[in-house]
Amino acid sequence: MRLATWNVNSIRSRADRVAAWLQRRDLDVLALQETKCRDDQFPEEPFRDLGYEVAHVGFSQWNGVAILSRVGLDDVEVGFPGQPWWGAGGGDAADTEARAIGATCGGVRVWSLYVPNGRTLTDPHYRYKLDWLGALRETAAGWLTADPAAQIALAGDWNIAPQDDDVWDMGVFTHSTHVSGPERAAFRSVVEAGYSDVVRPFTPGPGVYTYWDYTKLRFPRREGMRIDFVLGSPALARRVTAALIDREERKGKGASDHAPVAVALS
DNA sequence: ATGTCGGGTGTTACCCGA
Repeated sequence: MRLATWNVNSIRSRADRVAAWLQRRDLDVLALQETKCRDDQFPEEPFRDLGYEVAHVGFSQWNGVAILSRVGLDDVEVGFPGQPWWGAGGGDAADTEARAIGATCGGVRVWSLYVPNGRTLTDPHYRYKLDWLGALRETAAGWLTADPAAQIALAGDWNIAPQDDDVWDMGVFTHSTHVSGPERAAFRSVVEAGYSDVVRPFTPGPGVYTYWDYTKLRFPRREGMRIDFVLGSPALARRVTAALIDREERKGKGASDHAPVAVALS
């Protein structure tokens, strides 16, 4: 089974590109982030034509997560238990953020996660990011307590660079989100709960990234960040036989600012 | 000049988020 995650930065502007990549890489399951549309706007046809089922949640033009699968798509869950909701309490759907969707695909519990950006270290969104990650850690730890043999993939855009080598120049990131101590501690706590980065062993750094800002010629200058991860439960991690970051998909006109990250399971 | 993209709208000029 082949599983991947990709922050596509609008599925409407990139559906054909994503469908072509699914075919080229022979993927069974794809977790998408930043679909940037409501459910009724999601272009399902190109994926259904290829044999994929689609589960999506999107409340507005922001955020939005989905799972595409051709090996079953069962027990779809919007949001994980305990997930904080930005804008909750008095807000309407337009200011609620769609950031997590789960489904069981071919025996694997797959979560497509779009961790809050945080914006700046002093923005309320930063506190929300840390709370969101703390709640994820608690819930995900509980899944393993309930079933230590569970096959779980926490896949998505984590908006955290866990190591200094995961950015091209730490000097650029002083007083920035994505590399701060609390964010890195939050990421580490999920790892310590039993979920390991199953991609890094196959894609060692330095200089290996999954995201390059559209501005400042970051991609041609090879100035990126490794912020997209597949964290696997112990039972899932044991099945991983290969992984790759498809840098080719960041090239050319019409590319997302993120590259897809793919994992092969035995 | 963020050497840029997406989305949106009180739309053909700006706004927001990343």
